[in-house]
Amino acid sequence: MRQSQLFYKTLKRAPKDEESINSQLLIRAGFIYKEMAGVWSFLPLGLRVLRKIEKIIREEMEKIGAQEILMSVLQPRFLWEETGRWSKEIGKVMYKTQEGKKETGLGPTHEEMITDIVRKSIKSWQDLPLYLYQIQNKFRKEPRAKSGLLRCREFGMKDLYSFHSSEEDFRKYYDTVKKAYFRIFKRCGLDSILTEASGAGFTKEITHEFQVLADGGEDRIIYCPKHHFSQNKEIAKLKTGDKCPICQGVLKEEKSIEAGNIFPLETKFSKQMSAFFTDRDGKKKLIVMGCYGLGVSRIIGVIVEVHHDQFGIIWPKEVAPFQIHLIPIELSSPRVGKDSEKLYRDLQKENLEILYDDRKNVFPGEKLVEADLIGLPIRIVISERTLKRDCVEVKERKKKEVKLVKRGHLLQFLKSNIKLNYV
RNA sequence: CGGGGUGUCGUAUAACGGUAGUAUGUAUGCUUUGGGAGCAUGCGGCCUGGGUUCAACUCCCAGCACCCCGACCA
Repeated sequence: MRQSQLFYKTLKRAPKDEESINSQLLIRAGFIYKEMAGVWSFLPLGLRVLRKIEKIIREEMEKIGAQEILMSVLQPRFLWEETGRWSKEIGKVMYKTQEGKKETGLGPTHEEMITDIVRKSIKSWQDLPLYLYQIQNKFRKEPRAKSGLLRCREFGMKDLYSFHSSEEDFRKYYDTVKKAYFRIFKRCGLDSILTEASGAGFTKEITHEFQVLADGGEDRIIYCPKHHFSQNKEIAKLKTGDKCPICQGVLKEEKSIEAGNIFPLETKFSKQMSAFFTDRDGKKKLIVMGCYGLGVSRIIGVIVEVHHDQFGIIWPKEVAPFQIHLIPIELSSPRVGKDSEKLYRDLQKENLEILYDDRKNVFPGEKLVEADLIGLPIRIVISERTLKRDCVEVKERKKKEVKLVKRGHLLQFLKSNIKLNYV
């Protein structure tokens, strides 16, 4: 992508009302645009990140046998009356609308809808297990939207629902999803801590949250530094200084952000909504369910909260909008212009994603400062100075040192030293 | 939803009961190319409504918006 064509605009200063790190940097770097409190539009750079995260999620969902569907955002009141949630619990935060006598709401979650779909097609134990997920914007009337992408009224979510013929089968899959979630967060550059939390109206048992340590977070967890143990402070019986029940390590309390959560729904919804199957013993039984949420747009905010410095964002390579920022300096020099164009084409042939700062009449300082703000993993500078030595300069955003690399060795260098993901 | 705060060019800010200034941005020209470059000229603004007043961007009231704290958060 030629930067001269990219729709983006950086700001030297963040709007004064933005206090969270993620919103400040994402706005300043031109990734997102604020429509209103808790509602954001994604600009080209931001959307690329969103799509990268969705891609990771789809790959990991596929690995655990989940099939993608897309349910409607508009949901009818009568389904929500079956569970009594139309005006209780999460129904309270639903955006509702009315046409004549017909009432509908924008989906804040989809347990009712998925259970309705599944109960009509699942008849036999042979139809189970079944794993369905979707990636979709959810709507919730948050009493207090805040912290950039961390708490929104409209936000991207991946919600997975699993259906089983037995508790054991469900538990097995619950663990499978846990592992998949760890992989997803890791690929997003996040170290997540499996944390016990309250049943939140779904179950009397504990549920599990995937918490990421961050000062900008609104949750607090009591956790073992080796991650053997972690509890949301809401339910924690242990406290800072106590010993980890597993490894005896000293527990700590820290702020964190909930990036995902998984719930054993058991038969709560299948009971309320009459979702049965016929088991091999010929008896009609309730379907055992689990649901598993992941805040797709929130993850972007979390990544920025965790990966940044005073100059800007530091994208983990797998979610970066582009992998390489190619920056010619002294572009008015015919030699730099010609050689950088060629390098741009050569790198593209390698299926690398390049943001090529082909802007003329832009000073080096401005290009470099913007590059740090946008935060692509690899910066390659080509200039008269480097060309004199038949080199380009390679710098990783997360590192300080700058390496001069012979042009002929560049591809090899990128492959062996940086291990870029080819697209 | 309770409490607090803030609304001035796109962004960040200043001042003032009587002509609204600066920086940045942006446009044009010249000069310039390794950490948001220089000079010149131009563009661009007082959240909305009511009240007080000869006169309101300024004071008062209401509304709206945004931010912060709390409550809430499958």
